[in-house]
Amino acid sequence: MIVRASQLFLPTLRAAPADAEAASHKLLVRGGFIRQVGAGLWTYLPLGWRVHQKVVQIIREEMHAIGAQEMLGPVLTPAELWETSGRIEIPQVMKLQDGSGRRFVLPLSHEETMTFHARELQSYKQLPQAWYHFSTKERDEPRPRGGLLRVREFIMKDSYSFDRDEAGLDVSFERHRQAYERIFERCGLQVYFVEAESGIMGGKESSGFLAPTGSGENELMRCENGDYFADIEAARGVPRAPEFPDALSAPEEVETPGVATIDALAEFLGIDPAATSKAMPVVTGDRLVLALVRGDDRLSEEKLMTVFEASFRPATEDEIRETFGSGGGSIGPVAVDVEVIADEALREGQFVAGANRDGWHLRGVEAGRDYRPTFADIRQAVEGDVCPVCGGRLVVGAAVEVGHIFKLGTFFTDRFDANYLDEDGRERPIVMGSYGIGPGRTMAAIVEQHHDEQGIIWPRAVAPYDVHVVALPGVEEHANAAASALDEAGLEVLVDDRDSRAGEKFADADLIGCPLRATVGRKAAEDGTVDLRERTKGEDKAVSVGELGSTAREMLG
RNA sequence: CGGGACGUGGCGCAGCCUGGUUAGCGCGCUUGGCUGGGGGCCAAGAGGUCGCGAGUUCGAAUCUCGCCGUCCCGACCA
Repeated sequence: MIVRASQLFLPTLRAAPADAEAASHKLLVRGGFIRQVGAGLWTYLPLGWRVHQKVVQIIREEMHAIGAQEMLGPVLTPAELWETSGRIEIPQVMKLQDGSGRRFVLPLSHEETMTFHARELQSYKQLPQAWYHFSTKERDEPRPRGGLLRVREFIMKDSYSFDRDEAGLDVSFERHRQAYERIFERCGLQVYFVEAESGIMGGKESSGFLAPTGSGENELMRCENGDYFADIEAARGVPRAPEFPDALSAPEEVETPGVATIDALAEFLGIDPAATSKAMPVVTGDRLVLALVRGDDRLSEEKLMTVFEASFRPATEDEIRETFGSGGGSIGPVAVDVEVIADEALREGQFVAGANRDGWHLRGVEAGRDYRPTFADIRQAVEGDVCPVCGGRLVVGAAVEVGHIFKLGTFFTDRFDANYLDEDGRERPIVMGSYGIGPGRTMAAIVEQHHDEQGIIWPRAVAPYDVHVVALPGVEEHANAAASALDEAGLEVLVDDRDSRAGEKFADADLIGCPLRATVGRKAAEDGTVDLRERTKGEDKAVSVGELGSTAREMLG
């Protein structure tokens, strides 16, 4: 296949958009791959769509390889489906009405639609099933950013598995995990499979594929020794040990006038902030719960939501006073009738805590002896924590979530009455998993990982073309001959036959980032050779037109 | 949703504070010429309801109010 740049809509730009931050945003716009239509709304131009479709095809092949069946659901769905699942309450859901007032939802994923169809699965003999589609998703993102990294509309490959039980789900889940690993591998994308926090929806297990990048929405926590990876929201870092003062046989009140913050408290008492505790009263449902973390830690809202399997809000000043008898800066877990969830870091040792008396604290407070908490990991991990696997140091870096897979269990099938009959004629709920991957985001992540100062360096599997032929003026016939030779060797060829200067063409070729460049110039007319160069290398290799096809194929590997 | 900024030919910007002829500049584009292996040069052109709507004024890109849009920080995030 040969495509001529003179006839292509390929608007390259010399300068990146002023507001672009991320490398992928700048380069994809400059290279003429994508253009913005509105906030978080993008058009894929011809080159960008080619790349997108290559990623799509890789995904399709790997889905096929695990026996998943491709289909296609609608982008307009009745609001009733979303009322059944309850997800209509999610703020990001896009809602609209038709001319006669019927209410619809533009799906952010298709669990409802697919579960709706799963009601036609009636017997254990029909299970397991795995269905998938590529379809447009809409999300009312409060703040799109970073080009394709975070958008309001995008194409997602989402698949759904339907099994008779948890054991079957485990198998489907593992198949998808492996398929995803192969997909990213084929795309040349480095990813880590990490635990993610499932949050409000209370899925049993939720895992993400994070691609480490220069900029991204997520934070990847990893051990310097390379044996632990996690999304920071779910990371189980071990905090450093505090320097405790001498232990006390019972808590002792100490007057702390005007001390409202942990730093002020630690300084006033002359102790390590890590030897204090921080009390955060929250309300979930109709319960008031005291969440307790170490003074130098931050509460992880996601982890706490997972503990509650529900969202929560901070308690109001009135609720605090009613329960604790003192203001927000002086409350603690001792001698008060309240449910306490304490972070694991508070299990051992004695800490300073609020005395539930304005202007006073308690020192020597010990969990188990002075109050009876439920322990849970509810602290936000931070860089410098100790690796839970090997004891090494944990570091944090930006990452893009390119895939997310869930064990949903019967969350949706219960609500939709999607049941089947087992061998004994008993009705059971279908057990479900869902698996999402964003080709556009994957494409952006590839650019984040594969570029230099000049432009993109596409891995061959996703490159818009295999070879970029730079045709210099006056040698049109030679350029055509070279392009034909490459085409006949089965390669995809982009010929820059525009009437531009050499420098401009080279700069565009570097920017666009095809893996091979063939320069056809004066030498072609003189001795019949073309200069081949890999995008990753700075050297030309003179090749005769006769050997062009085979040499190019070799260099592409 | 809270805070901040911006909106002027296709792109990037100046002009606005201190209202006043035909609203400028760079890139790109068109035509002609010189060039021709890393964004070259000369000349002549085309292209703008100054985001939208009200208002103030003899007069508004410029001042006031409202709306819309976009971006940044935060909150949020199946």
